Amino acid sequence: MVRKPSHGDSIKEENKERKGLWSPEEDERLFTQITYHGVSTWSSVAQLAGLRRSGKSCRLRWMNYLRPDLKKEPISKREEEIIISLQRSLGNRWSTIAARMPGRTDNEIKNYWNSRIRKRLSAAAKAGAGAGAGTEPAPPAAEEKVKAEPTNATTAAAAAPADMPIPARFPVFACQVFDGDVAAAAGGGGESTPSTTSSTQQNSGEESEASVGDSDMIHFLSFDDLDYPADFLVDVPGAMDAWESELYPANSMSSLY
DNA sequence: AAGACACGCAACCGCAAACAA
DNA sequence: ATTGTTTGCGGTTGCGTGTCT
Repeated sequence: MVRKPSHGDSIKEENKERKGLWSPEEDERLFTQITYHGVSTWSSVAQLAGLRRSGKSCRLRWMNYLRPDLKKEPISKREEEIIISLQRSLGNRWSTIAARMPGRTDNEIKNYWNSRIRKRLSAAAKAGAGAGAGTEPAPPAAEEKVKAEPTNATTAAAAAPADMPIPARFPVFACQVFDGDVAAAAGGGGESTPSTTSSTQQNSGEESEASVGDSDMIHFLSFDDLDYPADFLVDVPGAMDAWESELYPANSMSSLY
């Protein structure tokens, strides 16, 4: 259900800032500008591209629509499970959730949640009222307004030279923790089923290992390789810090391009 | 056929954090 | 320390399209 663009529906004056839907010409200009010259500041992007748009609007358009790494297909069942799971543990921190879902935007996830999942879950909760077993997502544990730490994508983008095209969003990985304190901290409790967590990593498709602490070993797998229900997703901050520092040594962006 | 309604998506708004001058 | 600017985020709104009556 994509509405047809009614271009320039709110142009007030010829030299006033433009609002409303983006025309294909505007998209083309913005895409070309960013692809070939990168982003220094978004307001300069708007200027250099000859767009009568705010920098904010340009950023939004790029992030939500023009970025080449965005998935065009509808959100899958599997992705929906991941969204539900992450929302349960993170609350409405859509950008954090999106950072863990390659090719998906915070806006897309937020829309999907508001228009489908939330409705469905509350309907299910009503239908199953009394049956307990909270189908309705528990009030997010992270309900308190904790500002999300910068994601890999944002830190990487911030570190990138201005004339460099914005890197693709990093694919999501899940990891399986074997033994040690990390598994305990993750609530996995050292059972035979590895606990899983998620983070981001660039070189998708590869299975790899990263050491956490002295004795904990983590297997990193793409979500496609993961057979456990999304309910098992948990965060293991220490583990991911170790992984990220290994992947992205300071001042080195070479692995991202 | 036409109007009412529901739905989904794109984009805007306001706020706060980060940063620079 | 202060002020101004930019960026990023979550909430909300507007509107096109599909479905129902």
